[in-house]
Amino acid sequence: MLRELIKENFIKAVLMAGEKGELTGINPENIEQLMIEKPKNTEFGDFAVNISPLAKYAKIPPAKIAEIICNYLDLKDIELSIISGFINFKIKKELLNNCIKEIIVKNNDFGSNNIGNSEKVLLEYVSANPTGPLHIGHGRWAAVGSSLANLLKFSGYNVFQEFYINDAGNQINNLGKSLWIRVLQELGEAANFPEDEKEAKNYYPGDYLIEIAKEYLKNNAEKTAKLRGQNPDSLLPSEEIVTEMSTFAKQLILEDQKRLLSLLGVNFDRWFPETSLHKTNEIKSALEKLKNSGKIYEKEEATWFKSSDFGDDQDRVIIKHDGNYTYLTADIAYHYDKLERGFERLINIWGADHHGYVARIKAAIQALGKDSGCLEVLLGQLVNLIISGEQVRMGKRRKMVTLQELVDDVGVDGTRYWMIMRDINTTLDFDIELAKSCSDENPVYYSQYAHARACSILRTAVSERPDQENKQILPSKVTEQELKTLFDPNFFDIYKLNDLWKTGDLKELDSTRMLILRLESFDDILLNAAKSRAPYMIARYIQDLAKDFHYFYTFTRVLNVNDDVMKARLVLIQATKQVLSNAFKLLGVSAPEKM
RNA sequence: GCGUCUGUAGCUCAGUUGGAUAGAGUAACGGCCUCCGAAGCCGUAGGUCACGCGUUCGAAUCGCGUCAGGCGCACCA
Repeated sequence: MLRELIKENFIKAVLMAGEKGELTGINPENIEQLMIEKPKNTEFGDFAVNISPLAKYAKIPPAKIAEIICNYLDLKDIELSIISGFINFKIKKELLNNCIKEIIVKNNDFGSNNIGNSEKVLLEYVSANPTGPLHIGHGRWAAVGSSLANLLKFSGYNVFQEFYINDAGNQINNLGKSLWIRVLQELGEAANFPEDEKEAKNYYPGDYLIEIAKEYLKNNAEKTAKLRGQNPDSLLPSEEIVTEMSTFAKQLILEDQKRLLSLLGVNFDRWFPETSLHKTNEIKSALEKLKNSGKIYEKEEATWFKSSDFGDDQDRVIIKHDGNYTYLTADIAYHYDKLERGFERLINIWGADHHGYVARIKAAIQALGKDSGCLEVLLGQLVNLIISGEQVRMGKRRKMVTLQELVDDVGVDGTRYWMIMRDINTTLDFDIELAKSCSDENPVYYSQYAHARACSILRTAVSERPDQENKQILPSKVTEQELKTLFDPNFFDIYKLNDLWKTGDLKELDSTRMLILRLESFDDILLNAAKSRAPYMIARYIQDLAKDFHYFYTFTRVLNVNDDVMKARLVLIQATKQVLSNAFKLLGVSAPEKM
């Protein structure tokens, strides 16, 4: 909030100086580029603006410009100083107190903003195939996606979360064929997956289908026998069998995915099956629209979309020579459907392996007469699994670690935090032993510990305590009621916070200032994170805040000081707890009271 | 070959969109608990920001090129 405050005032001051003719040649765009930064050396101040870039517009020395601007700045409770081309801002204690007050008053809403302005956003993520259990890569998109949804909601967007179920196409047939083999195996027959490598690619040999086969046979023994009788070749099952098998398998797999995501705190507003697009003729009508655009042509017994007219590097087939649609065709219809439903912005989180797809979907949106700028695709790099210090290659059809196994090992909090804490533009090295370790090498615990510690102090403040020397029970430092009143916005007395500064101890003053300035910057961090669609910034902030709090804790006693100082510091503890809790909530990670 | 992401301390990563002496965590070394949680804190050490050229008052950040790695480049999904 302080950064915004300073920025607004700064711009106003420059414009006023311009009007008075004291500063010429500077227009608003020049100032917009100026950043309110944090000085590396805190001696200078808490915030700073570099004036040098303005010199080339104003054609007078930076020091002179700074002086002029300072004369027009109207900032209460902020000290100004000019040092080598910088205007430095030092926040006075009255304003710091006010920051604490704002946190207490805004409570669960502290940090929120309204850059979204109620824009209707459809956020699509995970969208895994229902052909097998979710793996670790899906976990990254699940965690990042749901946390981004929280962040965007907190920033005033109207967010709708959707999971697109790829439940059509060859892969589903392959799933059916694979389950059939597992069913036959369960019946004691010599059925097996093909040896030939090329053929084997059309099957899912994972163990999970064994369980599903058992489940199927529980209720369908007779039906199986009948189907078996008509189809002697286990590798060439009838269409009826494939449909029966795939329908059963995909339903169970989907249920399992839903259960796991829900366990992870990932909740979709809608699960959108690809098959529904086929059933409702939506693909056909989207194709009609495309045809009207004149960007469709026939070649080599197939139908093509001239996507190269819209920036794609080549044209794409949308109806194959056998009359079936490609995956792209359904996806075009899906995105058209999203827009038809009135969403103004579409955000997709895709794995980097799909990046070739972005241009085609954007091309299609344009051909359908919409603005392709409404589609933002966040391409995330993949997850490398590190086991015993070695990279393990992940692959759909080879042995891999499932998301379920990871969650069993690392827990929900650990999984989410680790998946979120890195920029999605970088490949994530997930060291499974490190994340499992629950040790101090694990950043999750470091930050949660700060929250637990804050809670502990508040708990201790209202607890009776034994006195070692006199073997007596001493009363609590404050009563529950007093504490409640202390934090109640309606009774909040900002002047009591002046006691925060009644100390001659430099470490106490320093750690208190640092902590408040960090708390205060939360909304600024969130603004940036939301604009950049980057939840990892929140994880980073939490670690910084935890660091400042631990530092504060080490140098500043809260409970063993006089009552007024103690109460002022308890308010600061409460504010810290509040901000940590708000931040954790956005990540979907718990903020434990005890650990 | 083309597209794209990445390259910063031994390791894992930040770097506020071009600014003051490049920062955290972890690992290494040395310190700090009669007192609110030591799952913590302080200090020391650790760097050719992959490399080269350019843009300007100023570059880890922007442009071009080179090198290395990841991921794509289907009438698969």
